[in-house]
Amino acid sequence: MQSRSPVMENRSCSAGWRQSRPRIRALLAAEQSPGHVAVEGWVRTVRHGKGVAFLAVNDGSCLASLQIVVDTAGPAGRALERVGTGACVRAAGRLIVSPGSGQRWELVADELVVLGPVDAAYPLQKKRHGPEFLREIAHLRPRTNLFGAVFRVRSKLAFAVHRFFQERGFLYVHTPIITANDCEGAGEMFRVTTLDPLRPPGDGTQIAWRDDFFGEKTGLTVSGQLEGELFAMAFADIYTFGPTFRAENSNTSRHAAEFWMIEPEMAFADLAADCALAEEFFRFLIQAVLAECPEELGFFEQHVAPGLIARLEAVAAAAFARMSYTEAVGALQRSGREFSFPVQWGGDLQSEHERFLSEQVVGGPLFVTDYPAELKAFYMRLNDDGRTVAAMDLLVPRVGEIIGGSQREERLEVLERRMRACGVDPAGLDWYLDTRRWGSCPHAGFGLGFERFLMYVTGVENIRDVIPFPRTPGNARF
RNA sequence: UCCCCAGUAGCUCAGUCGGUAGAGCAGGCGGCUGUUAACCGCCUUGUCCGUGGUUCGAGUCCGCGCUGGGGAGCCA
Repeated sequence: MQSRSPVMENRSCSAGWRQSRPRIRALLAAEQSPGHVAVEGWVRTVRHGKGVAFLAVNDGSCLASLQIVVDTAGPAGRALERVGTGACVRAAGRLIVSPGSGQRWELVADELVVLGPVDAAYPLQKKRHGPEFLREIAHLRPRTNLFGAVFRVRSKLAFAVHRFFQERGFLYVHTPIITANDCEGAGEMFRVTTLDPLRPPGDGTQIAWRDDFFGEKTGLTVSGQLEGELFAMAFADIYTFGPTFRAENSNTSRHAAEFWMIEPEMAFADLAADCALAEEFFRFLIQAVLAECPEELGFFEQHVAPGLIARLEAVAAAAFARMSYTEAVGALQRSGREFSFPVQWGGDLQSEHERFLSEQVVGGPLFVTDYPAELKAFYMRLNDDGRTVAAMDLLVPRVGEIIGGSQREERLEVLERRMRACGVDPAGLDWYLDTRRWGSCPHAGFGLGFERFLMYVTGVENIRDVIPFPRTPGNARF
């Protein structure tokens, strides 16, 4: 074995970023042996013998680990005593067809370097851990099978989101993270300020926000929709994909204070077109994950959600159901089912109602459209009946509401009337109203919660387990 | 924020009627083996979430608090 200088030791980082470091995913998929290779990764398990030891090394490129075979008496054997579960190692040797069963390829090491040792306190073991425990060590959980699979799927799907819209000519727009709109009714905002909380300017009873950094009260965005609409009325088809913040004190498995939302907006589109886009988008993403992440889905199928793959394939093949709010209320009333909350026209659909509709009545994704105007936000277009708006929610089994959208009210007078009815001061949104004043057009859009989609597609039941470092009430660690 | 449940070794969990704490895994040592969450033997490990109370005696019963989970509301 050749000796290496310290510079050579790190050559994969400094000169030619991957020349000496094939990913384990590529090695395991090799048709023919590439011969002598070096891999770097983290040890999942060690099986010691007298003459030979086996390391399972994972580099995050795929679910499977590469088996490293080490002759305990050979040159690589000296490092073995420092190798435990969790250690970071580099191993070099020949990639050969494994004589053992359980893997096609294995690496017979002639060199083994412990880059980062571990001690007995390393919390991850080769046995299964519960998700609650792993959440407490969110800095280490990406090294597990489950979270490795989740975050590879997350990455693939994030890219697929862009591919979907870019292929269809949508413009990607970065709407502001810091904003002064707090009147969208979407949720409580986090305050953004540089004022000293102990000595704020003002007369002692009111804070003088004009002395704050932006000269007015600002917060983190709860939605990029209003700005997205402005861009749709210039670029026709646009989308946003970015972080969104809600300061709601929500303690559930499907709410986070910081999450990623995708918000397309289309000019010259009505509610039917909006639903059609949502359905095509949803199906595109499911087909993408089926095609690109089969190993990960297999893992979720086996360890997280039996039946997942068949469910996804069915959803990818079938048309989504559509039902107006009025029809949904009728279906619930006819069901004869006892609900803890009564069903009546004009009332909000409760979680139990939504779940019953998507899980029992339809057995899959379901658009509910045309809700009573009093239940929805001011910007949703008033229908001709005068009492419903062109809104839609996409409900899916287990997760619930995953998309919320609407055709927007493009008529200036109607919009102003709706704003006043909803208690929103039109003066604060003069720039938004300007688009209705000059060159207004019919348009529609929706918001998809990216994490909720990940929950649906992975079967993971808690939103905290599909975000790298979740932010929820009382928790901003890491 | 509301309702319900839980908190015991590094992890997963058992602990009877209130009587002074255990198993598997992990870790250590030894053995064996081209192993596959290897296996076999031996060994180590405790603020029983915190706090106050009831009791001769509390992991166990009661109050309060903290943390986590499930559900509800809000919503994506």
